[in-house]
Amino acid sequence: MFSKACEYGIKATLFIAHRSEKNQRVSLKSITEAINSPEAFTAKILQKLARNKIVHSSKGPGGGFRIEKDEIDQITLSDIVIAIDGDQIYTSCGLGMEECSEEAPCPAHEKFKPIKESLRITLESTNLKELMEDINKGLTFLK
Amino acid sequence: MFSKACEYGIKATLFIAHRSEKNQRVSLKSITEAINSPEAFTAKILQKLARNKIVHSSKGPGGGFRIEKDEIDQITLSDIVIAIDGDQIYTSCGLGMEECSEEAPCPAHEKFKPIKESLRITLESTNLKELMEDINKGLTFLK
DNA sequence: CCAATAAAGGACAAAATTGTCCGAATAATA
DNA sequence: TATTATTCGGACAATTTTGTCCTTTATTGG
Repeated sequence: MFSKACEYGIKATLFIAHRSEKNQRVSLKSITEAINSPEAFTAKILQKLARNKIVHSSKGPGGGFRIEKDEIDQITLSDIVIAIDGDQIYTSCGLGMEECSEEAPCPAHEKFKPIKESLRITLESTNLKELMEDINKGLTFLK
Repeated sequence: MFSKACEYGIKATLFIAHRSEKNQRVSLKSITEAINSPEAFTAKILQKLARNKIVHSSKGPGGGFRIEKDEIDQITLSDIVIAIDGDQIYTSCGLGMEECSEEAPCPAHEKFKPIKESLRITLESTNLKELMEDINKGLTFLK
């Protein structure tokens, strides 16, 4: 469904949010340990998220990543996916046709439409806070 | 959503079904022209579909691909996707976690579940025949 | 049997994605 | 100011996916 980059990005963001709520910055290393991801690759993804202002980074000793506390319930899965993979997940044709549109649809267009729509709604309506709560309760896991 | 291989596979199968209904075999070349796909790559995909008995192939002059007429309404999008990409689209974790399960789910597990389920239902309940009908009516397009 | 036609399939090539390495930039602190 | 910790970012490498080429195999018809 998503690229590896996106998967790591979502998990990393969740972990950062989790710690940010306790006013802690997190280092790249602690992120990759928490989510079990390759370090340098994860660094690239975090750079992208930082450029998109989803996470905030600071260099130097004691530095690392964090998310503004009051943004944790504002950031959605959709924000992360779009920052990393772009919006093709919403816009691209299910059968890969360049010119697929309502006027000249691919054979599966109407079949895929409700699925893509419910995916969009789910991603846009799911924020970091609610996902974090289940992590805090030990109901869900990052690795 | 799907791999390129899968996208070509679905379109190729639809085109073959379309012609098979008129009792015509179709050559690789005519398929790639109809669906606008790379010839040799499409050949590999058709080989896979043939090994999975979704299409039937014959060599030599007048040869080509066809689908049994009475199977056109039995073959589903799910059959094609599974033949080409396997069943990971149903089974794999949305966040790429190896050990994601009901007992130890990833943070997005419950969010993705209904989407994956509706995708499964859609793919399993959509057969070639109904998709072909819209192609025949000029309502949908293969390229 | 021979020639022509078409798919099968192995080997290779290109492109995209994923992943690594390492020096530069930046910030804290002693 | 020197040292250390940390992200940034460029260059590269490995892997996977996509795509190509060419020989072999099978089938048909003359």
